[in-house]
Amino acid sequence: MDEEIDAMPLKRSTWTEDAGASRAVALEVLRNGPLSRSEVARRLALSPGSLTRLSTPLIRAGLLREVGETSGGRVGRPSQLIDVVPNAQAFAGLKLRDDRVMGVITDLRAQVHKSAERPLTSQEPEAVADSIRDLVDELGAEWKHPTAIGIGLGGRLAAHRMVRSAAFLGWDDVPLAELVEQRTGLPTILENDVVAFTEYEHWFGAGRGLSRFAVVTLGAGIGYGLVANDAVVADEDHGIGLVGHWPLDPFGPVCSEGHRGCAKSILTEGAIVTALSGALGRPVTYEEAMDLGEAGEPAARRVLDDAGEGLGRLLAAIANLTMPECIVLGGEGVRLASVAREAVERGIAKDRDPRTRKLDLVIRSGSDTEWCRGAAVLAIQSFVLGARMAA
Amino acid sequence: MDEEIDAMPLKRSTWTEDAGASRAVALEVLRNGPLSRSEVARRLALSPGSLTRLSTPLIRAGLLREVGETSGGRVGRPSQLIDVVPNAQAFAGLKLRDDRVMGVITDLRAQVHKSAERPLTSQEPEAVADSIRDLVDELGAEWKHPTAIGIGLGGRLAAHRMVRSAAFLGWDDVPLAELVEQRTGLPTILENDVVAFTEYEHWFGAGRGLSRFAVVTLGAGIGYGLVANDAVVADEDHGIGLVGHWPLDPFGPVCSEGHRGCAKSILTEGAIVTALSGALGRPVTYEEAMDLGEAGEPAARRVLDDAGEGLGRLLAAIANLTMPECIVLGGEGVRLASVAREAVERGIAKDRDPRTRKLDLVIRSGSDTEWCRGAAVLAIQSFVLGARMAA
DNA sequence: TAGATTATTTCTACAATGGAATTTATAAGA
DNA sequence: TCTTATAAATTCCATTGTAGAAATAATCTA
Repeated sequence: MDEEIDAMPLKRSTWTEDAGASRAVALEVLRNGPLSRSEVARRLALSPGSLTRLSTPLIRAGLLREVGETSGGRVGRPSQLIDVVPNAQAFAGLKLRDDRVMGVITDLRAQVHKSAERPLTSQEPEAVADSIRDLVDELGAEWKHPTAIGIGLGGRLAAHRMVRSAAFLGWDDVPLAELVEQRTGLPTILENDVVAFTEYEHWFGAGRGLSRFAVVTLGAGIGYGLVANDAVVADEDHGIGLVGHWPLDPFGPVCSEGHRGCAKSILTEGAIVTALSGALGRPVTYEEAMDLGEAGEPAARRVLDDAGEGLGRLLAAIANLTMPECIVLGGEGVRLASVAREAVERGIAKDRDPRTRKLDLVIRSGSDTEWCRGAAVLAIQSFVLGARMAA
Repeated sequence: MDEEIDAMPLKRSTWTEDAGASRAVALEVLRNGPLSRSEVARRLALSPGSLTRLSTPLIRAGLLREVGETSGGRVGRPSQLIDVVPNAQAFAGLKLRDDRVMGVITDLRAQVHKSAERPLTSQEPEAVADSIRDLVDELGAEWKHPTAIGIGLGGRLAAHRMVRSAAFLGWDDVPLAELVEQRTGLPTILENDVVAFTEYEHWFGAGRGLSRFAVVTLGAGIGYGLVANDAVVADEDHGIGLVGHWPLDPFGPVCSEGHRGCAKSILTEGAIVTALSGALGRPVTYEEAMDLGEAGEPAARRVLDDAGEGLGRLLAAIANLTMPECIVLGGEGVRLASVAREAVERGIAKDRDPRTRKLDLVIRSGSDTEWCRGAAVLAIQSFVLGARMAA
């Protein structure tokens, strides 16, 4: 029972003490930007009187504030917009890789204020937790000390606290959240990196206000996330390659596990680099492959168009089975989707009934901070929703 | 504005007049069988006192009743089980085909009490509505007159009232619900047949209590339904062949729309009959094909195993993208899944990561009344949920 | 400037809830 | 058989959250 490490006392705070209508008002304003009281009342099916009663204490507590009024145009008294005070709290969002940990510090709306990273000198859990503490300290000193920490990583997790398995670190059953909490004294939430990215899009990104959308990330592997009926769909299988070996091209190359033309053998950075390096007879980087493709170099064009079409077929499959209102594309390798946009559309058309609604694609920048921002959203959610995350 | 037909006055009644906690209690008991008051209190997070307050009027109104007590074994006062009075109301569920309309009359739990069918002498909307009225009258006379009518059909619908398009009847924009309401005086709900089947499984079948599951139906076409986060996922694209042309076998036969080895060209009754008739040099029926396969006839075995493997790959795709806790297989052609069960499992294994949870399959009988029961659930839902269906 | 329109606040009556105390019905053990 | 422990269900009351009406505020329009 006695701790080896001098664990810092864990600081837990909650946003609203009330978990009922008061929190619902605060959440609605947090997620849907500045809103008038009457608009919030409409959305939550509350009376105008109730809205005054609920919003006043939130404003007095410094959680919300009035930020001006609607630019008229309509008859009647203009409405006062209320909004959260985003800088009241800071959150740390980290992404763990095999060789480094990257992090950002954000406000309550997951806007990034600073970012930084540290190399990992060792993959030992304790050493990694030390690096995380140092990174969080650095980020906190640069802007504001965070209220909570979210950590995203590619792997399977248990109860937001335990790394069940993470092949890229060689980890099994590592209590990472606890290690970090001991060192920082801050509540820490773990989540699969793709799920975290999906939560960002859900709360503050392209999926805001949508009841259904999907996320696909490109990079070293293929990631997949789903929101349906206004909540993320995830189970313990998340973090296993659910779509990594998706069959796309019966005549494609063979992947490491013997699948011919699976997503991994066509869409990943490694697959594209390998294919183009082989074709050109010299090693090329991923960025170089993209540049060549954009410039119209024939071999690159062919490799990227094949990949793009494969991506399109994967997107069509997702659209057919989950009926999303939108698909968000992200990840370090997402440039493929822009460079081979036409091939992507061609691939979608191949497997999708022409009578269906056109598929709405949103392409993100692919920067590393997007992963971190996703992790920060987890921290934000654990703070504003209180114990509901505990499961 | 004046009606040609002497429309019967529409009888609308609701289950509980209260839409709040009182209805939640009634719904919980309806969907989850006999429950003790304390169990309901736990599930709905209500105090025991509230449960007494809420259940007493429901019992006095004849909606619920006490049905005995739990067989002890535990210390303490035994709990009184309360249950709905299922025979208090009857519902008609119909399935519309190109040549006939089939129907059942059920109780509040979608238990079938009688079934019947009528041939369609004409596909004119008015004539079809007449046949529906006659069938509902017949069913009502045989057991109890229904409170509401649910109609399932393969097509795209609008607002549960209008057939937007149904190719098998050559219909576009037919106000079928209105036509039936004019003739019967009963509230009428339309729904896509696969969605209706999915709702049955969701409320009273294998999906009861699950937050995620999928449904696949086999027959003249391939149907697909999805429940995620405890609600059916459906949009206006439902009723279009979302999975009908799913690519399964790059070396398979070509379907009517030029796809090689798509689901339609491999899994449908027509595809199997065609493939086996060709192989044997004589016409065979679907049932005959199944019998031959079961008996081990080599050509039939091969055709069915190929189809079974294709089905397995489709199921793997669904499982990978929607992470269901269970997949329900139904439809007239569902016998394929039993006869070629091993091939199905083989197909699943091909496209699914071996580390994932084993996929739980539920195989339904494939009888016609299953479609009708699904439609009845729509009627039940519209009754017990009140106006919430109106959307 | 008066009237229309919409937002917000104030005030009050009402309804729903939790919680504590009580009653009821069983099993387990003396 | 009697007592005790346990759990279900009921009763009752204090509290709270809510709607609803009326009042007030701030704009546009005629």
